[in-house]
Amino acid sequence: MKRRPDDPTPVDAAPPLRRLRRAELPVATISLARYLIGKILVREDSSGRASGRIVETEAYPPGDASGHAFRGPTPRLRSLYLERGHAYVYFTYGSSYMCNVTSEAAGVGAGVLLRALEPLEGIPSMIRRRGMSRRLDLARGPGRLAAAMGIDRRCDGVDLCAAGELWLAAAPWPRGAIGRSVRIGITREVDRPLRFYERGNLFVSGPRPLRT
DNA sequence: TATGCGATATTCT
DNA sequence: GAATATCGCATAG
Repeated sequence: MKRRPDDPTPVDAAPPLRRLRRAELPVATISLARYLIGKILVREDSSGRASGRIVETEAYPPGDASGHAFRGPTPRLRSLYLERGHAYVYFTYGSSYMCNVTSEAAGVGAGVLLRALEPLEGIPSMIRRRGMSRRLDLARGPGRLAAAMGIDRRCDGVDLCAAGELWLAAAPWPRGAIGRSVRIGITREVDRPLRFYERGNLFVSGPRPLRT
């Protein structure tokens, strides 16, 4: 299957999905953030399957002052310290869940924030969960992504490389060029270019200059 | 299109 | 009591 990054039309037939094995995931946080662009996030629950293509990520590597684990482990951060390929989900701003993919070795608190998806399957259920139907905005931004996929604290700690309610799949078609920028919405280490996205993809969040 | 602001829950100081 | 890896609405241009 071939597809342009700026094509907003729905994909007719769901592409076959192959689950990613942990061994395929880069260990290093920044490598993983780049690697995940173009891969698929799959959600399966009682309402069926929803999936989306990852088009934007941010790396929060070990020692980064804006990373949650910077001040050491706390109970809430437990899953952030899991072996790579697990979900770290937390709630913030009184309104939004954030979904991260853990990175590095077990015992190291680091991860990759999933910031935006290009919706593929289960779009009606995403619309239902989001309470709006503009396809471009369904999963554009980390809080929206979690809402569209029905991700909440119950997903915290889930193994994304195993069959279950939430998992990762290989890219169904070649991705476009990857862009790189500073991260969005942080107050420390603001100059590190640790945000990655598919260039020109209309489902990427952030101001225009950060999408080209 | 761009910017500003309030809402709201949880965690850590 | 402060801060927060945000969102959606309001208002202005």
